[in-house]
Amino acid sequence: MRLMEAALDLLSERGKEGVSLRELTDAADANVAAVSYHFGSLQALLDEAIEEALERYLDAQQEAVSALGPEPTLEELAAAFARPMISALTKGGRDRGAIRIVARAAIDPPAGWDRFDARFDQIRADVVRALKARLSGVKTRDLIFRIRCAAGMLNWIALAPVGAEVSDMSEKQAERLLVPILAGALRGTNLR
Amino acid sequence: MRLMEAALDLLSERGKEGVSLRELTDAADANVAAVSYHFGSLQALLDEAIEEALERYLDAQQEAVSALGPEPTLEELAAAFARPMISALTKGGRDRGAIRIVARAAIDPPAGWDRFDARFDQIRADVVRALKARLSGVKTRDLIFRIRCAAGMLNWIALAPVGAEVSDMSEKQAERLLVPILAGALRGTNLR
DNA sequence: GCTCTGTTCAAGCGCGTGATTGAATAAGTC
DNA sequence: GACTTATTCAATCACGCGCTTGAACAGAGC
Repeated sequence: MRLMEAALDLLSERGKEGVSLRELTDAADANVAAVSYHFGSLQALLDEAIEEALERYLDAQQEAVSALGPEPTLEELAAAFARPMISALTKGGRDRGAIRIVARAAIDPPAGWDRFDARFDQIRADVVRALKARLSGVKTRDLIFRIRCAAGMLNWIALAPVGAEVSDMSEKQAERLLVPILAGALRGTNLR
Repeated sequence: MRLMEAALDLLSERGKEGVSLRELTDAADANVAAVSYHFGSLQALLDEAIEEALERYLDAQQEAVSALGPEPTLEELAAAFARPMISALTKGGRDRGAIRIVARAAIDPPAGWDRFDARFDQIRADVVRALKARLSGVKTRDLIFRIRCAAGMLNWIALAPVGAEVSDMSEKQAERLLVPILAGALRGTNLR
C-alpha cells in the first residue's frame, strides 16, 4: 500500500505531529479521501504504521537476544541487544526510518502502548537473566534500569545528530564503536 | 513575564511544535496580541525561551566540570557532568521543565544553534582532557563520541518514561544510580 | 484639561487542517 | 447489456491556526 509507505517515510522525518493529510497523499500520489476510505482517519493510519514499526523492531530484538548462547559475555549480550538498531541505522532507507519512528514513539508512548508492555518486559527479563551470570552483585531492579538506559542511548543515537556519524559506518564499524559503550554502561563501575 | 513562564511550561510538556498561540495566551491569562507586541511572533518567543534554557544548562554544566580537581576519577567526572541534569530532574517543576526543553531541542536543533557549537566543544574538550588521564589508550575521536553518548543517555532520561523513576528520587539517590552507568559507558569494556 | 506613550483588548483576516460528500469510474457477476 | 460492488476523485465543510487591526484604556508630563 502506497499510503502506508508514505506514512512511514513522513513519520520518520517529521514525527507523528508533523504529518499533514495533504503532504501524505501528495507523497503517495493519492486522493485525500483515500485515507478515510482505507484507514478511517489520518490518525488511524499513523497509529497503524507506528505499531507495525514497533512490532518489527521487537521481533528482531527478541530474536537476537534469544539466539545467544548459554552464558554470553557482556559484549556479546550488548551486541545482540543493539544489533537490530545498529543494523537498521547503517542500512539506512526505510529501515532507518522505521527505527526512528519507534524511537520517537518511545519518548511519549501513544495511547494503548501498554499493550506492548509484556513484550518489553519479556526481552528485559531475558537480558537480566544473562546479566546476572556476569554481574552477581547488582540488584535486579538496577539491572533493569541499566538495560533501559542502554536502550535509551540507542534510541538517542537513532534520533539525534550524533547518530549521523553511526549511520555512515558499516555495520561492523558501528558495532565496534557502540558495543563497548553499551557493555560498559551495563556493567557500571562502582562494584568492580 | 507571565508569557515567558507559560511558554517554558508548555514547551516542556508538548515540544516546540505543540504550542499554539491560543493555549499559550490562555495559560498566561493574556491576549493573543500581547505575544506579537512583546516578542514579535510566537516563534520568536519560543526561540527565546529555548535558548535561555539551553544557556542556563550550559553554564551549569561548564561550571560543574571546571570545578573538578586536577585528576578526577571516572565517577567524579561523570558526577560533575551529570549533576546539572540530575539536579534539575530531582528538583522538578520549572527546572525539570527547562531541562526537558533543552533535551528535546537537542534531537533536532533549531536553526541557528550552531551558535552554541563552541560551547559544546569547550565542555567536551574539558571532559576529554580529564578522561585521557584515566583512559590513555582511547582515541580522542572515540572519547568525544562516548561523551556524546553519555549526554544522550541523560537527555533520554529527561524525556522518556524511564526518567520518571529518577524524578521521584532524591538527588543523592539518583546520583548513586546514574553515575556508575555513565562512568561505565565512558570507560567502555574492550580495552581493560 | 489635554496630549503623548505604552499596553491591552475584541474582532476579524487569510490560510491550512482533517474530514465528508456525491458523482464518476472500474471491476466483477449474472 | 444490466446490476452490484469497490475505489477514486474534485469540491467543499467547519475549524483552529498565527497574526493584524483599530479602538479603548491608563498613566505621566505639561
